[in-house]
This record gives sequence, C-alpha cells and structure tokens, in this order.
Amino acid sequence: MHEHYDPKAVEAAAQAFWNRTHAFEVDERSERPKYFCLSMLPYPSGALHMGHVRNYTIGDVISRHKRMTGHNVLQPMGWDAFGLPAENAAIKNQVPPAAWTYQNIAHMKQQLQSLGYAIDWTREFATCRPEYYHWEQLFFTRLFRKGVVYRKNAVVNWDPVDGTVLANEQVIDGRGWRSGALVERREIPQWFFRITDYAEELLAGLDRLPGWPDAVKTMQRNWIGRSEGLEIRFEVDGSEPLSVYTTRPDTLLGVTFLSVAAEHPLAVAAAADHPELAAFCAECRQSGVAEATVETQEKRGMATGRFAIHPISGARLPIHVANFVLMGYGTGAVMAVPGHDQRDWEYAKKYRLPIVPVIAPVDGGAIDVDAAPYTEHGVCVNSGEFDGLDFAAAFTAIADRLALSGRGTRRVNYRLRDWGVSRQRYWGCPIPIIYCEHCGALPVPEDQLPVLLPEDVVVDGVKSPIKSYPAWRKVACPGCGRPAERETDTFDTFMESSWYYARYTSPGASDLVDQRANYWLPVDQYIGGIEHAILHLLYFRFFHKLMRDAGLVASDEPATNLLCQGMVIADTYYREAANGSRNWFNPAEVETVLDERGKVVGARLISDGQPVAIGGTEKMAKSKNNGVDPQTMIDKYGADTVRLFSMFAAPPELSLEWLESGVEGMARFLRRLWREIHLHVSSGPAPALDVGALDAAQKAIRCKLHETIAKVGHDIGARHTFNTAIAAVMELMNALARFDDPNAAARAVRQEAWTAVVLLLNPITPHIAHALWQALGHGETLIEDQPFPQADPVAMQRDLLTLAVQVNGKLRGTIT
RNA sequence: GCCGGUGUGGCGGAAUGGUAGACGCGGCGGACUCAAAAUCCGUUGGUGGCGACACUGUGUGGGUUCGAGUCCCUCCACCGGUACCA
Repeated sequence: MHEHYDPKAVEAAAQAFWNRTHAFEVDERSERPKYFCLSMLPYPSGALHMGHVRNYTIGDVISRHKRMTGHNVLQPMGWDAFGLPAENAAIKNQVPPAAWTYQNIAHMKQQLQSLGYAIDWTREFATCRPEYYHWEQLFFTRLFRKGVVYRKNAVVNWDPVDGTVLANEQVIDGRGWRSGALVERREIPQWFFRITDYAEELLAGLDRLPGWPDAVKTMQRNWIGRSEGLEIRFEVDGSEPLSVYTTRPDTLLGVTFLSVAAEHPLAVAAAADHPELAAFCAECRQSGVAEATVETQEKRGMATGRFAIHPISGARLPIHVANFVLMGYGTGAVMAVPGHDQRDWEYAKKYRLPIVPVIAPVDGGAIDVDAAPYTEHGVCVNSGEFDGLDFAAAFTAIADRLALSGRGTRRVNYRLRDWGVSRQRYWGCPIPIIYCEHCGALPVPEDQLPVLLPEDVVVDGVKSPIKSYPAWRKVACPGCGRPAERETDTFDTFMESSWYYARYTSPGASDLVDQRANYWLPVDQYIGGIEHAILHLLYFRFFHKLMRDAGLVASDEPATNLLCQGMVIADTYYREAANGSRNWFNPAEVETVLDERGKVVGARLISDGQPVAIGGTEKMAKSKNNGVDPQTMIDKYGADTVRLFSMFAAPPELSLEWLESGVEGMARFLRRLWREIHLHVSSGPAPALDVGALDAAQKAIRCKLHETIAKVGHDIGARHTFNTAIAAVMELMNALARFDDPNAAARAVRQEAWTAVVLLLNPITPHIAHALWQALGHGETLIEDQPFPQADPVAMQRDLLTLAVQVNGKLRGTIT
C-alpha cells in the first residue's frame, strides 16, 4: 500500500478492473431478486454538467448499495438525442445536427465513464438512431389503426416574418427571437394522442404509487384536474348556440355576460361587419400560446354586439371577445359570474358590466359583491325557485332543470388536454404518415419502416430541411399506389423519453421490447429532476399503459419509486457596463473578501484585484457564467471527491450549492481515511476479534461502529439521505483516529472498523474503496459482491445514557 | 395568474412534537516549519457576565400543546412547472 492517496492511479486501476471483469453487465439469469435502478437519460448538450453528476451519482450509490444487499441490479444509460438545441447549434456552427449530436455523445460518454458509474454499457443507445425510433414509428402506426391517435387543428406560435412555428422558448416578450416580429397565434393541423381517455386511470394510479413523492402526485392530480360540472347551452340570436362548461352551476342565475375566444366562429362572424371588433380580434391573436403569457397579460375584451339567451331567466346577455379565452381549450367560450368569480369580477368592473349577487354565506352574513366577489360556496339567493338551496342541492336542481329543456348535461371534465405530438422541426423522429389525395392520411406500412431521417443536411433555422426536400417527401401511396407525400413534421421529443426505460431491458428486440421486459419492469427506482414532475412523468406513465394495452408489458405503472433531485447552484459575480449590461465572471475567477467573523463582505476578480458585484446564488447556467465544469473538478480532485461532495453537500431533494472549499474538505477526508488505514495496516497483522475480552474503551468504539453501520444502512437504503450517512462515517473516523490504543485487541477492533468503513463508503466512493479493500487484505475482488455491513445489536448496547430534564418545555439539566 | 416546493449560525446543512445548530466549510488562536503549503490540536449562533451561568434565537404575524424548527392558519421572499427547452 502506498503511503499517500493518489486518486488518479487508484481510479484508473479500479476502472480497469471493472472493465476487464465486465463487472456491471447483467442479464435475467440470476438467483437474486432483480432491481432496476434508472436515472433520467441525458440530453447530449455538449459536456456533462453538475446536474448530471448529481443525478447519476445518486443512481450509482443506490445501485451499488442494492447490489451489496443481494440484488441483481440493472443500471443502464442512453442518450435523449433529438431536440431543438442541435438545430440551434447547427445554425451557429454550420454542422449538421446529427454530427454535432454524435460528437457530444462521444465526449459525454467518456466523461461519464471517468466517474466510475456501475453502468451496463452494453445496453446503451441514442434515441436518434433508426434502431431505436423504428419501434416508436411502428407503435405509432399500430396506435393509429387502434384509434388512439388522431389529427386536429391546434394553436402554435407563428412568426409572420420567418414564416415558421416557434417553440415557447423562442418567443421573447411576445416577439420571435430571431426576426423580432410580433408573434401570432395560428391554427395548424397536428397529430394527437388521446391521453384524456386515460385521465381517470392516470389519476387513480397515483393512489397506488406510495414510493412517489407527494409533491409530484399532487402536481399530477392538479394537472389532470378532474372536475364535475355542467355543460350548458346558451341560445344565441341569429347564430349557433354557445356551449360553456362550469363547475358552479349554482351561480347560473348570476351570469351577466359570456366571453368567447378571438378565434371562435361567433367572434369571426361578428367581426365580419364590425371593423373595430375585427381589429381587436387580430390584436388578441398577437400573443404567444404559453399559459403563463396568456394568464398574466392584462385582461381585455370587447362586446361583439351579439347576445345570448339565459337558459333559465331568458335574459339577453352580451357576448364579449376576451383575450384570456383560448380556442381549443374547452369549448372556446365561458360564462361569466362577476359576483362570485375573481376574474369575472375584475372584467365586469373594467367594462362596467352588471354584478349580481346570487350566493349568500350559509351563516347569513352580509356580503357586498360590488366591493369584492364572494367566491365561497353558500346558499342561492336572487335565483327564483332555487333560493335557499345549498351548493349540492342547487347543482342537482339546476342540472335537472336544464336536462329537461335539453340545455344542460352533467359532465366530468379534465383540465388535461390531449397530447399534441407534431413538431414542425427537422431534428426529430419522422412521423410515419403518408398523405394521399385519394386515400387520405395513411400510416406507413410496417415493412416500409423505419422512415429514415436524412442526416446529411443544411439547417438554416427557418424551415426544416425535410420540408424542402422533394426526393424524401414524394412517395407512392401505400393504398392506391399513386403519387403521395410524407408527413414532414417530426415527433415531440417527449415521445422518445416516454419508453426508453423499457428498451433498456430488451436490447436488439424486433419490437419495442420482448419478454425480457417483464423480468426487469417496473423500474424499482427512478431518479431525475423535479422539473419533470408533470410533463415527462405523465407521458412516461401514459406510454406504459399504452404498451400494457398492446400486450407488451404486464405492469400498470412504469416505476414504483421516484426520487426527484434538486438543482445544482453556484454563486454569481458580475460587473455592470456603462450601458447597464452585466458581464458575468465565473466563481473560479473570483476571490471573496471576508470580515473578521468570516462573513463574505465583497468579492474581487483575481486577475486585476478590482471589486466585482455579488449576484446571488443561482442555478448553474451559461447565461450567468456560474457553471463549474465537472471535468475540471475530476482532473483536480478525482472522481471520488466529486462524487462525495455531490452527495454530502445537501440531501438529494434540495438544491446543492457547489463550493470549492467544500470540495477540498472532501478531498481532505479521503486523504485522512487513506492515511489512517495505512497507519493501521502498517502496525502489523490484526488478531481475531475476541468480543468478550474487550475493555470499556474498546467496547465503546465497537458500539460507535455498529451504531454507525445501522445509521448508514438506514440513511442510504431507506431514507436516501446520503449527506447524513457520510456525516456518520466522518464521526466514526474521527473517533477511530483518536482511539490510539496500541494493544492487539484494539488492532482487531480497528480491523473490524476500517473494513466496515470501506464497505459503507463503497457505494459513494467506489474507487478508493476498491483500493483500501485490497490494502486491508482482501485481494483484488469486487466489493459490490460483499454483503453490506449489518449492525450487531449486542455491540450497540450502551452502559451509559444521557437524559434531558425539561420543566415546562425548557431544558433544566441532564442526568447520566 | 394558477399548481407545487423551500426558508435554521458567517456558509452548506443536522434534528421519530422532547438537550436547536450533528457533520463539513469558513473564521479565530496555537503546534510543526527559516518560511510557506500540507498536517495536527483548541475554539466558534447572538447579548450580558471574570466565571458558574442567565437571557435570547429556526422568514413574518397568530394559534394548538406541559413542550413547536417540526402540526394548523396568515402574510412575505425565493425556486420549479405552466402543455413546442429538456
């Protein structure tokens, strides 16, 4: 054993050993129970960032720990390789998206490997390869035949100057990010999945996922947004009736006006002979489609001059066009009850529309709807025959009354909308559809799949290359053989990430998966960022149910346990230029100025010694230049130190602040561990441990050891609080370092203790554990095949206990 | 706007409703050194006191409890999502 810890040599040796012995390749032929540990696959953006390091280290710690507790552990890795950034990079660097992507994958794979993760690399794939998306296309054509997918119009952000569709991210302050043109809403035909057919099951399934965080389940529940209400038909003078949905039919008599979307047929018709309204509608369309944009913009509207008839009172109600009502979400029309709805109240105040109270508090208290809307449930007033009814009774009475006249139907409604999967972009999986003048839209026949995406293209940032590529587009109709055209839209990249987990189980299968899927699935532990709480994780669950209904998998849910890790953040520093723009400096270029207590009172740039402003601690991002490159850290400190800090600095769910002094502390810990074990090993061989012959101090050390074993096992295995597990090992090491008893029995205690420490740390810092395991006399073996230490309850029995004495909740002394 | 989360020393954080601040970083003092680095030892929430110790302290304001960082309500700040970033 070397006297000094040399992470480079230690890590190279351990990784070479794992590669040589194919240590982490697994299959289904095992006596052990299976354990599928999955981390969300990375988008190959160019280089690994700290968020990846954190995510994959958590997964690796869980994987290695599970293997040491007797499981057959699968930990795979792949690449979510389609997406918008590749097209942006293509324009900037004049490289085809495919070439850029493959280059990034090669680089990032090498970076991941330097971190020593226990990954079965034989199962790796990139989602942009036909060997992968072939099966996605096949599945889509099957779902098409089954009726799960359909085509309809949907709104997109339209850049009228570039003549292209923009992603929400590409709309900055209502303008296209390249052209600067005011963005418009425009309807175009797109492909949809009937996810709303699964709304009820997706909702109910959440109750059977005890291993998922409550926050995620709550967000998904609210997103699906099941509600019970009434669909009400309002007759309209000289026009088709308007349908609206409400969850508050008890307020029906308080409706004083209706609002429709600018794209609503009624608005379009009314605008035809009303130039002012036409101008307003055009203005309403001049906005992005993002919900956050629509819901936070100033609420505006205009009367159409049309009137609806109240289905009970017969009153004439003005119909307005409003910018906060969107076509395609619901019916594109809403009824307004300004007395009992905040938004309607504000709108009525602004446009001087009547506000009528029709609900009063149950306790008979007075309300003034002119001062503020009363939005609680109560009893009906000013509602004729319904007066005095509470919410439930009024709901029933009004529903029955409207049902009789054919003007209302009870309906369960979901906030969830069908999943639009069409994207007007190049770098994605081609949608396998052919359009024929005579036969309509037909799926590409199975024997003609995959529809290959050409990779050698020039991207100009305006139009997808395959849209202006006739040789690719023109094809014979699979129905009648006459000339036809391919769909040139590609899939939403959430498609690839909705089933990749299943593909890992069945490399080489001639379908999405084969029978091996049912050995490995469901995923036992899924790990990824909380930012995926709704969209990805809902599509992921939905796709699993689609695969189940196609007979491909047997389970109902894709993953039984979910861990959502927080962001990685770092300090930001900047100088303001004369024009107000900020120039950001990387934390590595800056040193902080401290007061006499060690509090940060300022910062200066190392290169010129002049002050820089402190901008707060934020998510690592290029825009703030506060990213810390994992590679630099690995080169400087070694992978184990980087892994250790990632796990120690915060519990996994919280954000993690990257601080280099903290990293140095972890390096110090590993050096000290190495030195202590070197000291122990060079003190000579340890005799067998005779528990009955130990003195009090030796027993106390064993007690501490076994308490630590119990805590670490619980913290890693059950709580996933790796930070407290590491803290416990540090405490133990501090105690062992102070325990300098030279006699033979103490050496035996130390041998037991250091052996356990190495095993406890192995999931977190596997390279140094590999080296120290050998140093402790075990030869070059795979520690993951050793059982994880088990606490001995006899050793944990304490002779002394400290009790706190409280009087009225205040500490007044302790008794030993 | 709406949905979800977070808030504890100088900093990251710890704490089954029962001794707030484990562990680490930083600071301060010391040892070693010609010196520095590395390493080691001690100390470190605030205020008062020579001291034993006392008081005070977990974003704000209230509540429940013998006892609240922890449970309930209010407000504030920040973070994530908001359906075409992934």
